[in-house]
Amino acid sequence: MFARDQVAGQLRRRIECGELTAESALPPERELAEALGVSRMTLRGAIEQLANEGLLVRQPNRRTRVAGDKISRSVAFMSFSEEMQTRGWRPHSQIRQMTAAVADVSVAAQLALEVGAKVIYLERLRFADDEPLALERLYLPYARFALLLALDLASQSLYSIIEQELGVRPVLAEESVEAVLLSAEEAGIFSLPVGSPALLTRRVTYDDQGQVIEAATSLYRGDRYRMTLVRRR
Amino acid sequence: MFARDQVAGQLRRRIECGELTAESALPPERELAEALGVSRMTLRGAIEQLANEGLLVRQPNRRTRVAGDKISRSVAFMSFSEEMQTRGWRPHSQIRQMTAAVADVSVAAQLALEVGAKVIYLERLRFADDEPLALERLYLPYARFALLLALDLASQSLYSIIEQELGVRPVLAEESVEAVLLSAEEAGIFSLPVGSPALLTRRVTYDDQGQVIEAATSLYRGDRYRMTLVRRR
DNA sequence: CAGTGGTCTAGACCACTGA
DNA sequence: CAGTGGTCTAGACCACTGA
Repeated sequence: MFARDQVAGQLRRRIECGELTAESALPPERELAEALGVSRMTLRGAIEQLANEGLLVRQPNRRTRVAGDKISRSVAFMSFSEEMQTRGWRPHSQIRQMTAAVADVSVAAQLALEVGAKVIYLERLRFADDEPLALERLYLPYARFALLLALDLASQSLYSIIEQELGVRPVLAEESVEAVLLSAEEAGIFSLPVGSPALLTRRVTYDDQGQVIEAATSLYRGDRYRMTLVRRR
Repeated sequence: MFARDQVAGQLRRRIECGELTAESALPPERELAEALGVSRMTLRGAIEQLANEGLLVRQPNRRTRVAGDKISRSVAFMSFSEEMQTRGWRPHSQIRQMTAAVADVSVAAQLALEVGAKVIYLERLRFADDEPLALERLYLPYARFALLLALDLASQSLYSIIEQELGVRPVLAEESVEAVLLSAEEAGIFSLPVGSPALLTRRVTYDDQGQVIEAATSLYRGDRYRMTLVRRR
């Protein structure tokens, strides 16, 4: 465990339990670093983490403050199940594959694991009102989520399962979106012509501790799906 | 100007001009820092910037490598010009059309105007380093933005113009993203094969008063552009 | 084993704010 | 003016990879 994460965790707890209240200022960095027994640079790393999470607000030449209650919902992030339900569609899933596997270089990098570490591989075809809408492939760290292999994921939301069973809550996702064409195999799965347009999203999801939960790609058919966002600045 | 940004800029240029080619490894951090005349920590700050931009790929105990060729992009909501500049690409525009026009049902609804109200129609081909990357079509209310018709939009950012000239600041955008195929005409504009994949975004942008600034669609070529987001909840 | 990126330290100077 | 966060330095040790 790194000092930076320990310090961030400590500050996070003191904010959540109300010891550091909303809008209150943190002590000066030099004082706080000494009190916590770390260098100022390390403390600043922890503060940056919490600022990125939206818990702290920094201003040059001013003390860093605890953020207000305003939820800065830059881009709301939902599970497939939640998204379909808000759109008024019935979601369900067909599990195409679910196995223990071994992380290659790319998966390991995304999950912050070592190459060769055990992972869970899950491939699901996701339906909206009985029409296949997306092909999802995801990897999770085996050590933390092994229990999923024994559960029924066809009807339940993955996120609600890991929250209920493990108390793990996804709070942040880094996502990229690009346009691609369906390969022959993918086209067959959707019963669409080869070369149909599709949205490919790649996502890495984190819990409130900054731990990676999953690395996932989702391939959405282009003729039925449109992603929507609200962006602020 | 900070040393970190200067170093990041230098590396960015060396990547762009091909001196550091795709998939090639950077020199060891200790060597590179000395060659650039900065401390290793400062160099690492620059490397982190470029990694966040998607230009570099880091792996523990391995040399940092130059990423593949897709332009990947950052968080919140930026103008095309801003986005390209943070990526280290020179943005410019070719104005294909700019006229006063009349709002049809769809445009009127998006701009919160009446059908038949006067609007400005602007069609721009947007370049990153002299390569056409996106075809943008946008509508603005004529009453508020008539002065744009007299200005040079080829080299300046639309957002910076309306902020400087009118004090209007875009702060929120509702956006949708879908995957489409290029039509014959569009493919010709990008010099790509007909049927190439593309990202089509539709955007309505608001100022801090909640007034609509623009309704826009942008067609990004799928082979060179990837949208990235950070989502929270 | 030497090489590598990841982390951390204990300082330093800077620009800016506000009394 | 003292206080503050932002940046930077020149080291250090660590865990890990691969020869």
